Amino acid sequence: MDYRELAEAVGPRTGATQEWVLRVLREGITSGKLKGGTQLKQDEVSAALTVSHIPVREALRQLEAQGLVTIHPNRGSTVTQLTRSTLEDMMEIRASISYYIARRAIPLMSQEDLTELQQVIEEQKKASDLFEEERLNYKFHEVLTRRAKNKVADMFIELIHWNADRYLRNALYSDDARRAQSIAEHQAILDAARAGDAEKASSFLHDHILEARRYIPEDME
Amino acid sequence: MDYRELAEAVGPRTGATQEWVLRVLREGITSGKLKGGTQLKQDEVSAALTVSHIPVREALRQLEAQGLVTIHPNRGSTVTQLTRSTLEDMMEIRASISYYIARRAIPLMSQEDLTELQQVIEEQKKASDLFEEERLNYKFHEVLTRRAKNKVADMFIELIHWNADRYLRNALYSDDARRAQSIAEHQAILDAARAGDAEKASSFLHDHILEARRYIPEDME
DNA sequence: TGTACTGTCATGGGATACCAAATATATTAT
DNA sequence: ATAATATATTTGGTATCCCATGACAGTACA
Repeated sequence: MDYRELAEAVGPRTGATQEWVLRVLREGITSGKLKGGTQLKQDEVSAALTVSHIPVREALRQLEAQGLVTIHPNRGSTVTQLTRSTLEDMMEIRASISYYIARRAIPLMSQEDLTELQQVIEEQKKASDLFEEERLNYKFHEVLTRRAKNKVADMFIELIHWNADRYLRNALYSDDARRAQSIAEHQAILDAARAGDAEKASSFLHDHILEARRYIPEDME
Repeated sequence: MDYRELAEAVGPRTGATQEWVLRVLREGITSGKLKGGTQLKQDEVSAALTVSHIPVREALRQLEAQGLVTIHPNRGSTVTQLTRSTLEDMMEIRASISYYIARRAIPLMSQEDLTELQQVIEEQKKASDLFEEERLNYKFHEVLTRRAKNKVADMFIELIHWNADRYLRNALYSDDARRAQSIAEHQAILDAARAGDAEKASSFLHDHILEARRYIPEDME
């Protein structure tokens, strides 16, 4: 793998070196360019990025704490390979957290929030690119739960986003029927929120997220 | 702070140095011996533990990823000082996750599980030490959600345990009335589980966890 | 034929020494 | 008194060396 290519996508090295290495590797992993199981040799990475092995090790340790990298003691690091079971676990937790956060946020939503949600849906109908769709999907959930102002929830959702979505992108957004269904579900959630039925909207959101479990790639361990 | 004292409590240095340093610092933080806001100077730690600054830095980065340490770029690390608001956020997420996990686990519980839960409650009635009570409380929740077999949930719950409980220990377990109430709530949860009402038991558990919000120390920022 | 031992090699893990950058504090000049 | 400047402290990073570990290949031996 050409780490320099990844580095360019992330941008110039600014601030702490370790932070930069972290961003480069995380970008590589979450984008899918570094696939699960890929060996991440310290010397290779440090040579390609022209840094010493120290900040590389620190970045790897942090990525391990975030689940993105698995460190086998004395045998090096690999990009974490999720199992189907773990992926299912993640979707259930994501659904649970999102439900509760939406349950709190929706009663606090303004008219502008609702309008913004509708705009996101309209953009989704026109989206063409895989990553653009994912971004809009994430945006929808962000607006929906914004008013809850729960930083811990945001962190957990972000963690799951980093870990899980690289496995789901293709399955979720490449099939037109699935795309249409997903947008329809978003619309149903928004309609319920508009009607002031926070319980119904949150419940829809919960089920909507759990739907993803049915689209986990077949060829997973 | 005497880091050597902490090190002895953790045990001898086995395996990777970095891993050992991590355990020492985490033990110090979660136990409350290293209080929020305490400066963790790299040289001090490495000198006290007779290791170089390399594994110390790695341990600090991991602790940062877990929320226990806050790194101020170029200005060092401190033990994370939670705000009241963040602590409340954590309890809500803990309640949400526990609810869903219990909802799944309870229908799968065996007779032995239920007996074990009752035993934990009986032990709680006799517990005298602060840490013993906390351990039993954690044990109760562990048995209750064990059958759900959701590793991601376990990790998140453990993360919150590490971050939040050092602030709650005194408030939750030092007051006798509060203790009795907590045990009674555990009994109510178990009774509902025994009666086969997973929904009721999970709902009780949810509210039981949220109760902790009322016992957050007054003197928090 | 198969098993156990041995040596080599790639890689990770860690120590040491040194330097650069950033921040806080003290000092000096006006 | 205040702005500018020096100084000390600490972190962040590099280079280099060395040891430990696990994988693997080959070899001896039963």
